[in-house]
Amino acid sequence: MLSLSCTDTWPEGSVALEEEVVTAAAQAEALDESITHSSNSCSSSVSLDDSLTSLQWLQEFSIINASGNQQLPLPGQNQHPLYGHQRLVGSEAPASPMAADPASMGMPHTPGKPTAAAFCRGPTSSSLLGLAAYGHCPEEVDYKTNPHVKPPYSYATLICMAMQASKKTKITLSCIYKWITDNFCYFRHADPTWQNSIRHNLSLNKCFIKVPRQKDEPGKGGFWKIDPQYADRLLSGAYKKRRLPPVQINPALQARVRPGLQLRPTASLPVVGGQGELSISPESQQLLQEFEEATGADQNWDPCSTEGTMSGAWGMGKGCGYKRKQPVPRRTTVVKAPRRSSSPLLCADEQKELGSLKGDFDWDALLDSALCGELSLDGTGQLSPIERDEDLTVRGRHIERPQQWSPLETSTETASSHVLSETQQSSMDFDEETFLATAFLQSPWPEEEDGGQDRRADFLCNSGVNLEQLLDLGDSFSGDLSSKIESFL
DNA sequence: ATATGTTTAAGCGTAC
DNA sequence: GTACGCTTAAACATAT
Repeated sequence: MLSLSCTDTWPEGSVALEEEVVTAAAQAEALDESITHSSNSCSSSVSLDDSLTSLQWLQEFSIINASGNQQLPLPGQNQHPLYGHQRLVGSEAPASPMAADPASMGMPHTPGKPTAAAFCRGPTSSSLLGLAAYGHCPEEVDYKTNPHVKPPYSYATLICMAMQASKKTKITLSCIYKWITDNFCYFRHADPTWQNSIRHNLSLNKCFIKVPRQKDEPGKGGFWKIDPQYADRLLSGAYKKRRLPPVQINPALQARVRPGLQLRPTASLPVVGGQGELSISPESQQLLQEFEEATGADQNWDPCSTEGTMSGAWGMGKGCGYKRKQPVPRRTTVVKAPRRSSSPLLCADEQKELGSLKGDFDWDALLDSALCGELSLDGTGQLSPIERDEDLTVRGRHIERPQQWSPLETSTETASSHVLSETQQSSMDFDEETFLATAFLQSPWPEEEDGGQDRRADFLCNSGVNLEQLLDLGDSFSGDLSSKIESFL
């Protein structure tokens, strides 16, 4: 078993925040009565939570809900579609991965090497069409507890997920390991060679930058972060999606998979703990289809696509390519020159420095407004609630989105420091997906240590909502919200 | 010894 | 067919 320790520090969720989430959840439910929600969102048990089936998670990607910070996943809460839509409330801590690990409860611990693993389309909504396309994906794959199915994410994606979940600008290798093993049961039992692949990815993938440890910093190895240079490049459209091969079930494991798995007439999504199956109403499916069509997702959309979109946000992924295979000369060492950037992945010092630019902006007021659905401008420039339909419009349909943002962008990036280039503008299609695909990339970090300090900033840093987004939101409504907000700065 | 990091090599699938 | 993206394996070096 891995012996991992995080030498980095992590923010910490708090009970208070969790309570806020409950409130926000109730508000979210009130948003859409047409979509059935679990009326028991406060239940500590894993509910089937129709909120997911009803694509509430999709709604949560919307600007308005994103602005309603508490609705977004917080440390200690599993709302990542990867794990279903579990909503933890009160003081209940997220279930221990190991506690929920079937493989830890009598199942064999030898699922084999990653290579032999089964692939399945990810449980994101967009995977639904993938399900339909391939038609042989298990009805529910809970990667957090299912030790047999290899997550359909590339290692680079996993690394990025870990980085995203860490809420830090840099992350240690051991923390990447830990996050992966904590969140993907498969890797807890797989041959540890996957760690080699992780390291290989970090070293070879141009998107990852090594941040050497300070001389006086104890611990092994350095830190890793994402190279914003490639984020920019990707945002300019230099990325491509790639299909995953059809679902492959490891023959060695196939027998252990519940027999009789069938795709239900209504697509299903995994639920944390695998305690239930989620069905999507025809209405929601229609909505989903519209969404996926609008975002370019099609039957080939899969987590790899998500990956591609994440590339845009985080500067990783397939579009980035590896630091490798230059035809000549054979040995080409990529020098990772340290660079100053306005990256979302700023180092602590950089963030601190930029943080001073934040001024006395009233985050609480703004966020409260956002939570109440007020961050919208009507034709007169007055704040007004955003209609639900607007939340789900993409490319002119249903989702209003910021012009340019990355889920990793920090609140410490000032709007003034963010100039939207034309190429970036032209990458809106991509960015939309980036936004949608990464907004749910949240996961608890058991070793978070930040004590919940600067929770607002954390939220703005990590939930996919930041000042820029808010400003851009204002822009997207042709109002003058930007100036209104900037006036606070 | 172990963890971390780099590099090379090969194979496979996909996109062009 | 070729280039690319990704994975896996392995060797090796360095740091703790």
